[in-house]
This record gives sequence, C-alpha cells and structure tokens, in this order.
Amino acid sequence: MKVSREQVAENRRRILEAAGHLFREHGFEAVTVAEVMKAAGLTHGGFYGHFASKDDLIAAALAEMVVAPGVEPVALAPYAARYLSTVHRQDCAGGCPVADLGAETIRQSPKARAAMTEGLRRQIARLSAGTPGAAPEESRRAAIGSWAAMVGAMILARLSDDPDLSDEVLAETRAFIEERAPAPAARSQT
Amino acid sequence: MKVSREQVAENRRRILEAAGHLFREHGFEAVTVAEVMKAAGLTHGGFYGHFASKDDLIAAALAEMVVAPGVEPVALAPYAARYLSTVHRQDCAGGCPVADLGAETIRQSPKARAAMTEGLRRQIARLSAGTPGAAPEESRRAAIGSWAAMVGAMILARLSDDPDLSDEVLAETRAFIEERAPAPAARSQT
DNA sequence: TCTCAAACATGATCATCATCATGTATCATA
DNA sequence: TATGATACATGATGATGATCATGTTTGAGA
Repeated sequence: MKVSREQVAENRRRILEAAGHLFREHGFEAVTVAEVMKAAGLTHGGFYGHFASKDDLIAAALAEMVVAPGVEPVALAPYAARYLSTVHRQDCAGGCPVADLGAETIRQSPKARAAMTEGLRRQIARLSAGTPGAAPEESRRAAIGSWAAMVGAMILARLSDDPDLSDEVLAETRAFIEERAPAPAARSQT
Repeated sequence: MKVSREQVAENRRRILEAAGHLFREHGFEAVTVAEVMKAAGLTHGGFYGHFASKDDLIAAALAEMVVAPGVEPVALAPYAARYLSTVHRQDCAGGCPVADLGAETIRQSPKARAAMTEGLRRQIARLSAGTPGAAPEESRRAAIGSWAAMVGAMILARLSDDPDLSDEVLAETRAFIEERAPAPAARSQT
C-alpha cells in the first residue's frame, strides 16, 4: 500500500497538524501515538516511518506551531486584545501553544525546548517591532513584559472555575498592558 | 503493622509533601503513586488508605501548596523581585506551583481546579493588599497584571535554553512590573 | 511494462502503572 | 491485658501504550 510522494508529504503534514491540536487539548503525555495517527486518518503502524519516536513528534509539532508563524511585526495592544479574549480562552486546541504547553515543554527533549526558545525570540521580535517610535530598550521591555503577562493571564484565566474571576483576569491584564504600552503609534512614529 | 494516630497524620503530611515536590519537578502524569510513597518513606500499598485515587492526591497536594500559604499581604515589588529570581527559576520542585503546574491543572479534576482558583483569589488579595495608598481598582489591577506577568515570565524563562535570554526575561519583566507599581509605599500611604 | 523498495496496515510485545487482595503486626479501647 | 480494628507491607491483576515485526500494495525508475 505504497503512496505517492505528495501523499506522503500530505500525510506528514496531517500528522503534525493533528498532533498540534491534540497536544494542546490534552497535553503531551495524555495523547497517544495511535490517537494522533487516527486523527490524521491513518493507523498507528505507519508512525515510525515518519518520526523516530513520540519525543521526536513532540519536537516537530512544537516547531511547526511555534516557529512556522514567522516574524511579521504585530502591534502590541491589538494583539493583546485578541490574545486575551474569551474566544482564545475557550480554544485550547487552536490557541497559543506556549500558554498550553509551555510549562510541560520544560521537561521535554532539548529539541522541543529549542523550538520553544526560537519561538520566544521571534515573538519578542514581533512584538517589539510592533511598537514603533519608542526607544529600542523600551519597546523590547514592553514586548517581554507584555508577552509574559499574556501567557500568564491565559493560564490563570483557564485555571479558574469561576467565570467572573476568569473574565476579570483577562480584562484587567489587558488594561494593565495597554496602560503602559510605550509610545502608541498615534503619538510618535519613528 | 498498625501505627499510632500521630504517625498516621505524620505519614499523610509526608505523602502530601513528597507529592508536592515530585509533581512540581516532573508533572502530574510522570510521577507514579509508588514513587510518591517511596519518597514519603512508605510502600505503595498503604496509599489507598490515605487517598481514594491519584486524582484525589493531586487535588489534596495542590490545596496544600496553594491554599495553605494564607493571605498575609505582601508588597508587590519585593515579592516580584524574589519571584523573578534565578534561584526561583532553578527551583521547580520548591517553587511556585502555579508556574509549574497551572497549565496542567486545567485538565485535572474539578477539585484540583477549585484549589487553584482559591489560590488565585488569595494571591490577588495578598498582592493588592500589599500596595497600600492606591485606589482599590488600581491596586487590584496591578496585582492581577503583575501576577500574570510573574507566572508567565517564570514559564518563559524556564523554557528558554539560552541563559542570557532567560535572564533577560526575568530582569525585564521585573522592571516592567516595578515601573507600573501604583503608589509605592514611600510616596503615599493610606 | 517490470521490478523493487517504500509506506502503510495489522497484529504482536513488553514495560509501566493504577488499583486491588491479602496478610500481619500493633495501637486503642474496654 | 485481651481483642478487634487498622495501617501498612507484599504481591497480584488488568489495562494501557510505545515500539517492533511482518505482510501487502503500489508508486516510480529502468
């Protein structure tokens, strides 16, 4: 039951996509290789033709989620508003992999951590480039502090079993970030 | 091999303590019941005399870590400085359970999430009470935003395999928080 | 077209755990 | 001080899941 070149590439893509969603929804350990393959429309047997191990899959799926998005600058305040939304809070499987899997990745393979580190670098670059007009150190500091606050707030908001508290965490963190955004684009530019 | 009343209580305490450390170091799923019992100086057999299940242990251990600390007010800036230290970064097993286990707890039992929610309430109360002199909404906002930033920064810092980037995240987030702390005690009080 | 190896399916294997079953020593109570 | 209940140890059990073994089909180069 051999398959065409393109089909192989397509299958690999599907596996990575399924893995990304399942990992974000249930965590690395709770997801089985067989589940991932099934979600990709295959059976467990073919897995080791694509990846050397589950750890290998984890690293590849993380890289796909975190490095692929690229580095186009994004404006801090609108990004934070989207990030700290209830829509995002309810969408673990399709949401930010750092908020979902960051803490678990600390205990994963060096390759997995390397992917996350690269993603962190890019995210800081994206966000600091997205606040033009401020001094470079200022915008970098705002990017780092704001990004940390976003990730932390999403975790806290999802953790809470009280919807009001959860909403409050999102809204207040958003305000906290916006209050201090350095040099909003309207006021000064380059 | 029955044991005295106090010994039983002491054993239970030891189990919870061992569980707290092991969970923070390796995550809920990677730690086995037998490992916890061994770390507590017992064997796996006695476990179900103390807890109904591993899930039950997880909830109890979280409550112990997160609710027990109490609600004494703490000043925001010094707290953040201690929290965002390299010492804390390197001490997963003895450090903040929210940064370590928060994301995983989202998928745990309702009791576990309830413990975390209660811990979050108390932490917000502690931190906002620790910034006297500001308007109540202001200090609450600062508490929430700063706490989110602390938790997120610790995760990002631990994630990074680049020590310089890791240090930068801690230092910049600390500065980010301090810049914004409303009404430092020296300037206005009550 | 012919041949071969690749890609996947099916069906083991083997280790790891959570949890249960049973025995025993000893605390606690009468 | 007897006596029973209990807390823990030892030793199953049964399920799960990562990984491997093998067979079959068919894409792709000759």
